[in-house]
Amino acid sequence: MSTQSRKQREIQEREQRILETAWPLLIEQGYLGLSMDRIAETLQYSKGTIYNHFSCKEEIIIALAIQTTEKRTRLFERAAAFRGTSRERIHAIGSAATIFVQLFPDHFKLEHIIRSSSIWEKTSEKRRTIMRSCERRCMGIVGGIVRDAIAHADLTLDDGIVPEDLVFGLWSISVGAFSIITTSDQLVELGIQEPFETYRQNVHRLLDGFGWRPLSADYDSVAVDDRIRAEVFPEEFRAISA
Amino acid sequence: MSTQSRKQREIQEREQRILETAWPLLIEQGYLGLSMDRIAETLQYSKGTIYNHFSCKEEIIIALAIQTTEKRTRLFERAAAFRGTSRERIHAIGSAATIFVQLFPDHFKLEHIIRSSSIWEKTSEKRRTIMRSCERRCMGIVGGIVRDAIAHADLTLDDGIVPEDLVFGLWSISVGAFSIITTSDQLVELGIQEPFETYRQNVHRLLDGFGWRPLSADYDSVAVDDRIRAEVFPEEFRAISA
Amino acid sequence: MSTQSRKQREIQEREQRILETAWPLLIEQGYLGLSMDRIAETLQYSKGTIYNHFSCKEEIIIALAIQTTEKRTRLFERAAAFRGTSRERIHAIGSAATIFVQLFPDHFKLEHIIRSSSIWEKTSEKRRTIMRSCERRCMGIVGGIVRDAIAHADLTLDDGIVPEDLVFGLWSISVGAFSIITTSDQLVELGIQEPFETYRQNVHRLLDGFGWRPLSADYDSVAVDDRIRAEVFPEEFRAISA
Amino acid sequence: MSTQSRKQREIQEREQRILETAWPLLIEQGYLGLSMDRIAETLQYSKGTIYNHFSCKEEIIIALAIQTTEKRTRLFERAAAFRGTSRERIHAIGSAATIFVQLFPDHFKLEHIIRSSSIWEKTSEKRRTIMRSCERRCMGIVGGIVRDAIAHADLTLDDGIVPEDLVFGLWSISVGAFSIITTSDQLVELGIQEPFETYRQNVHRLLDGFGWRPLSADYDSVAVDDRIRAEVFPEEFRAISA
DNA sequence: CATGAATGAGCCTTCATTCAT
DNA sequence: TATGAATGAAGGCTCATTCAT
Repeated sequence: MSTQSRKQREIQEREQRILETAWPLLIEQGYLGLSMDRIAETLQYSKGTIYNHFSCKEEIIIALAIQTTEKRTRLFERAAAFRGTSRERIHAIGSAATIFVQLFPDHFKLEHIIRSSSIWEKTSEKRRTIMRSCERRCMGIVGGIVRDAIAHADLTLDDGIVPEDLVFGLWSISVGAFSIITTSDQLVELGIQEPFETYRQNVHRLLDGFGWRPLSADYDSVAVDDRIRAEVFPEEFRAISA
Repeated sequence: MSTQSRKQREIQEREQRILETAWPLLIEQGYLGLSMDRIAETLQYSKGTIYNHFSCKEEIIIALAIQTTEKRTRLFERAAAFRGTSRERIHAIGSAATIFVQLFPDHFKLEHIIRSSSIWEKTSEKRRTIMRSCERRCMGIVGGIVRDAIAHADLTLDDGIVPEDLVFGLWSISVGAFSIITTSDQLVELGIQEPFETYRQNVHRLLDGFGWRPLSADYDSVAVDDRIRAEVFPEEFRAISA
Repeated sequence: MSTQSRKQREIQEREQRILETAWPLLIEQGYLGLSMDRIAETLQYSKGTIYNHFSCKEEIIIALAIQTTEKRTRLFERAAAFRGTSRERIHAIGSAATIFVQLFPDHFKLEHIIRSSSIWEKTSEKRRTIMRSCERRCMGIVGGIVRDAIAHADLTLDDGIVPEDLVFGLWSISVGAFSIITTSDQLVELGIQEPFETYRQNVHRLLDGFGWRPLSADYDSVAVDDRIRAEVFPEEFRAISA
Repeated sequence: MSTQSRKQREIQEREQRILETAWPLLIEQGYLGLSMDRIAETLQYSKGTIYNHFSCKEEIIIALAIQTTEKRTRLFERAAAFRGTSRERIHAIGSAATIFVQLFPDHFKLEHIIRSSSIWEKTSEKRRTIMRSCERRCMGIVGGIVRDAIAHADLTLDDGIVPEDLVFGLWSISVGAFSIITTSDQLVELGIQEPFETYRQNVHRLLDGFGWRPLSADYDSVAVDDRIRAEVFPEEFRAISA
């Protein structure tokens, strides 16, 4: 049995190596830039070996998307488990979203590739199911906190404003900032010295704007932020800082 | 002479059709997804004809980038010419940026493609020059308004905050929101019914946050916005609304 | 009529310019290296204009071959008209052959191209006829001198030796030497400082070897050579020396 | 292991077939006439298969050049090892050169193609090295015999005459004769019945002319020639005669 | 299972030739 | 007659995928 599991482990490890090799190819050159030849050559495996793990190129792509999506789900789960008020918990979700964007700034590009090429149809039902369940899980988590906040009267929404607008706001600012940061090569020329700090300020104004109590002026948002970092995502913050 | 100009016009039109055909291929499939074969097949022209217009694939890509970049430059120029306070003029620039993102949500993807593949080197000096001059022009316009605002004491910045942070903020929120809008297919499921409205609210909080007077509470920002729409970008708003 | 002839002259001149442009393309890159596009581009004519002169690529090639072949015929005719003994006249033919090789070292390459590609069949009957008649003329000239020599008893041949062996010898040495000179880039490394002089010596030994009287030892071959240069090919020698 | 070697052998054989197919295309049509498509079509292999053997067209060309150059080197080595006087050994080299020209009359055309197109730069360093070492080896062999001859006082050179002139003479006559033989289709009409015999006579006069003792009149050059044929190149002469 | 040779569709680009103006 | 846009057949090369060993 130890032989079995060793073998299993080796297979897992190789699979991981394949995905790690594929990632930059896909991100930098798009769908057609990912080449089985290049993966095989880089890893010094034969092409047949690659095909023993993934039956086609599209399976590799979807596997990559599953990896990041799963990571995001874990982050959201851990954030939602943070002990505190609903404001603090959505704050933690915001942090999770931020961390996710920072850890995987290219995830959105990957999602776009999947949607724009006709990849989805070529993938196995098994992997498609995993992907969908991850997405549903994330929605459920955020939805749960929102319901909690309303139940605790922390959040009263103006007419026409739904809780998800906040989520969208966080998400939107994060994606936008990081998209520009990764894309533009003239931020410094434009006069942006510390894009991350500007980004953080925007986030706080947005949270207040939705009136989710306590407002950032009424509680030590920085302290909470520090607590979240320290208690929920210590490793991730270390990784990001490095 | 009318014969001449008819032929010329036909050529221009076909060039435009080529670019219009190339655009989605490039955006959806990336650099390697843009194929001269597919363009020719789609337009029912021979490949040779395509090459009579563009000497290589890269020239098509740079021509696309020039088109949107020129459009942006025109929008910025018109916005900067808006008669009003510096707040109103930067507001107009914000509107221009917003319009640009809405009209060409994929422009940033295109810029990324140009930068990540080695396209730049294969293009003609002529087109490279056009591209560069457009970029310089945009920077100069925004820089000019910022200098005006500071000179008129409309803008006083906290320590460590530079005027360009505002530009970055506007830009960031715009790009992010539109990136999500174009990418995600589950916004409605997430509960975002009107993403554009949420996006607009964020923009206003950001402008106030930088303290560029008069604050939105102290002037009728909606009215100004309407004036900008009506006076500066009537056609564009019609196009976006459609 | 002067209008007519001016027009005619212009046409002739353009035809000549086309051929001059085609020559290096054909010699350096072979049949497929000769491109109507490049000719048109180089001369700033439209492709249609080129086709008004030559109905296809092959016609240009054959026209080039006709040009050099006609030049050779003229040289042979002038050599054969040299006043002197048969030895001196064949000497003059040798000089003509030498001059031809020096003036048109690439003629043989051109001939080879014509023979190896299926050019001949695509050319017009008119040009084919010109080509053939030139070749027959050359043969006739040399054959005539040989018959003269035998009639005058200047030449007595051993059994199995035919007069044409001499022609072949001259031709062979000339072609070989010039072929190496144009082809090899390591003659100096091989120790060959003055290939032309070595070549000339070989030629003289060959002529004596065939016993065509008077032998070079019995007459001032250098003086005759000088006379031929001065009286028959003054311009050509100037051109070669330059 | 026999499986291994069988596969290896098959690959070798196919490589050889590719080269054999490429040779006439290259010789008859030049650099641009050699087409991977045509090779693949002729051999009924897919284009990919050809590319598994040779990474580009240029590699095929250089491989062809290496093949003949290596053959020449072997011939020269065997000739230089002939037991006899320096005169006899250079005679053997002459025979080797002759044999080479007869076996590979198109080798010079190939060399010309390599030099006139920009092939050299696209080839692998490995093949370039092989090529260069072959050429150096040939030069060294001939240079060695020349030094021997001078050391043994078999060769005394007039002022201004260097030993290499002889080499050039042999080379020149060989190349020229064979060039004409392969190029011309009217040798018989010109009256040349046995071009090879004429060629041989010229060679002998040249050797004598340089005074390399013993002169051909003083030794039985025909017998030595026969000995070289029989002892050094029996197979080659059989092949040529066939 | 691992290997890597074979396949063939597809990509970018060139070019001889035609033809409407 | 001159022009030059349009055509489409190649050509060099890449790459996902298959399959015999």
